[in-house]
Amino acid sequence: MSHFPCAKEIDAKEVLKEKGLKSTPQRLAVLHVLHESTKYLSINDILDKTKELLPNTGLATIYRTLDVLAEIGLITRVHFEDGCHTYAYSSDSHGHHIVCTTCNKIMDFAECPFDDYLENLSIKTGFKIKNHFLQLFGECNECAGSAS
Amino acid sequence: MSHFPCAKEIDAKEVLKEKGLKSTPQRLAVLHVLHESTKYLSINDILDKTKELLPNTGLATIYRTLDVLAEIGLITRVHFEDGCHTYAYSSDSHGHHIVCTTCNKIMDFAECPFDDYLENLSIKTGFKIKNHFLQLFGECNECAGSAS
DNA sequence: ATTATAATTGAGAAAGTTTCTCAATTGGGT
DNA sequence: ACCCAATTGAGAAACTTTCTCAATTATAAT
Ligand SMILES: [Zn+2]
Ligand SMILES: [Zn+2]
Ligand SMILES: [Zn+2]
Ligand SMILES: [Zn+2]
Repeated sequence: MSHFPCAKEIDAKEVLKEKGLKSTPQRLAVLHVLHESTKYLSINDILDKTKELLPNTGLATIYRTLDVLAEIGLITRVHFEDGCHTYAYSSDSHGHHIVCTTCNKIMDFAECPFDDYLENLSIKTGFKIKNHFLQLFGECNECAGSAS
Repeated sequence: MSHFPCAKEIDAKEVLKEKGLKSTPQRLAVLHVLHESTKYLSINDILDKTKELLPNTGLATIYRTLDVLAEIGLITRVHFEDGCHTYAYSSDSHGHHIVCTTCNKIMDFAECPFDDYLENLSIKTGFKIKNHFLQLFGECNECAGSAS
């Protein structure tokens, strides 16, 4: 468990302040938990890890906090093909995720392949594309290496 | 309500047979409902529309059927940024979806922009990328036109 | 066409997940 | 230090998904 709060959480205080939201220990702790983790965390995982920092944290607060943090762009919702709905830290506001289906590791990557592509698709489909959601699934180098 | 069963549902019978699964009226009806709809349908929407064809259909059957149809690639799970977990018809086994955030229309498109891109990212991240999940959100031409 | 068999279904119970309510607490401005 | 609106914890309520099991049914073999 690294230093708490770290630089990222200090940034978060600024963002929360800008939005007129309070920097509560719960919000910083949840953010810290997600920031520290490179793996998929279920809601209960997040609750448990948050409780290690703040033992009285309630489940409703986790839900509310995840909503708030996603709203202001500090985290991004992660969907899984099956059994979705959790969050992972997002180092960039335009962050996509790549997920290891063996060990559940998550890596986020900021570069986005769509800048040209979307223009064309927009013309073809008639949709004015405003947002996109991309996730890659695969096997990380550790898992690929250790596999028989 | 178009002709039922249509060509797609007849194809589906073949696919089900190949996999050793029965072509039940429920499975064909759910597929028909999704095939016919261009919009996001909630589980209950799917149940309601299926009941118009087969009044006794149970909710558990909807869940089971959606799993089966997704498993064999006839439909694709659709995630929404908020409140996810439903399905839409997929005309191609490698189908991505584009969703109108105003009217909930869904259009699927088979072309995929990743063929070159993934090779590079694979090298950079060390992930062996096996699958990807992409959805675009925007506004369809009708909605964009009627907006004030 | 009849029969046999395993797969599938409907109904409701059970389990699991998310949201709501409200009194108590607390962060942050003054 | 004080105030007040925002936030929280706890549990209830609402909602969603899965499970169970007896009854039904699609398919293949006769
Ligand atoms: Zn992108
Ligand atoms: Zn989802
Ligand atoms: Zn794709
Ligand atoms: Zn592709």
